[in-house]
Amino acid sequence: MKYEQAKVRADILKALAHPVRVLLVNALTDGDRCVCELNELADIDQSNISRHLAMLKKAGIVSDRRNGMKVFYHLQTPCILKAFECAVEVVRAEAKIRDTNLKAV
Amino acid sequence: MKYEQAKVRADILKALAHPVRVLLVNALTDGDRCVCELNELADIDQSNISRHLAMLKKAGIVSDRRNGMKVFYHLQTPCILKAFECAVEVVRAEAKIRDTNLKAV
DNA sequence: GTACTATATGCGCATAAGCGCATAAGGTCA
DNA sequence: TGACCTTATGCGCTTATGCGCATATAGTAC
Repeated sequence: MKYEQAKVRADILKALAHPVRVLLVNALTDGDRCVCELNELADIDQSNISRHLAMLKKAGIVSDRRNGMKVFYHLQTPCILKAFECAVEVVRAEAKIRDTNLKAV
Repeated sequence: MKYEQAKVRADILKALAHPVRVLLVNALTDGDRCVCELNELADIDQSNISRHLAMLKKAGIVSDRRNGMKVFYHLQTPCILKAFECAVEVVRAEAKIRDTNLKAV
C-alpha cells in the first residue's frame, strides 16, 4: 500500500476517532437529527458540536440538509458501524487478555 | 451510549488513525513481521516505528513476541480490516458525490 | 568482558486538535 | 424593519501528537 492511500484511510478513521463524534454518529443511526438535538448528547459548547459535525461531513461520513432554521444531519455511510463493532471486539479481546493475565497471577 | 463507552471506542479508532499505523496494520495482514522489516514501510526514524507499534499494542490491535534479537509483531484483531473496508467505501462514496456535483455543473 | 545488531525510551521542539467565548450568518415571524 | 432562534466561524489558549536525535535496553557472538 502506498503512503498516500494509507493517509486517505487514516483521515477517515481520524474523523471518527473522538468520543463526541462517536456519540454523534451513534445517535444518527436512529435517524436524522438536527444540531439542537445532537447538542444534548455531550456537555460541551454548541460551537464544538457544530465543528465536530463539520469534520464528519468533510470526511464524507454524514451529510446535512437545512429545514427552516434547523440543519438536519444524516448518516451517509452506515458501514461506519462496522468499524465500531470492531472496536467493541478489540475491547472484548483486551478484557479476555486481562482475565488471562489475572489468572496467571 | 455513554460518553465513557464512546471514549473507549474512540481510543481504539484513534490508534488506527495515522497513515503509518495504517501501513503497519496492512503489512501485518500478510503475516507476522519484525520491526526491522516494518521499518522499511515508511521513510521515518526507527524510533517512531517503534512508538507507533507500541500504540497499536496498547490498543490491543497487535501483539509482540521476541525471537532472539528481533521482535515480531502480530495482528491480534483482524476485524480491524473491516474498518479499513469501510474507509474505502467512504472514499468511493465521496468520489460519487464529486462526480454528481461535477455533472450538476 | 567487548563489539555488534535490534528495538525501545527520554527529551525538546513544531504542529495539530480541541475547547470556550464572542459573534457572524442564515432563517422565521410579527 | 427588528427581535428572536439556530447553526457556523474567528480568535486565543491549552493540551495532545508526531517527529528526529541521542541514548538506553536487550540479545548475540566472539
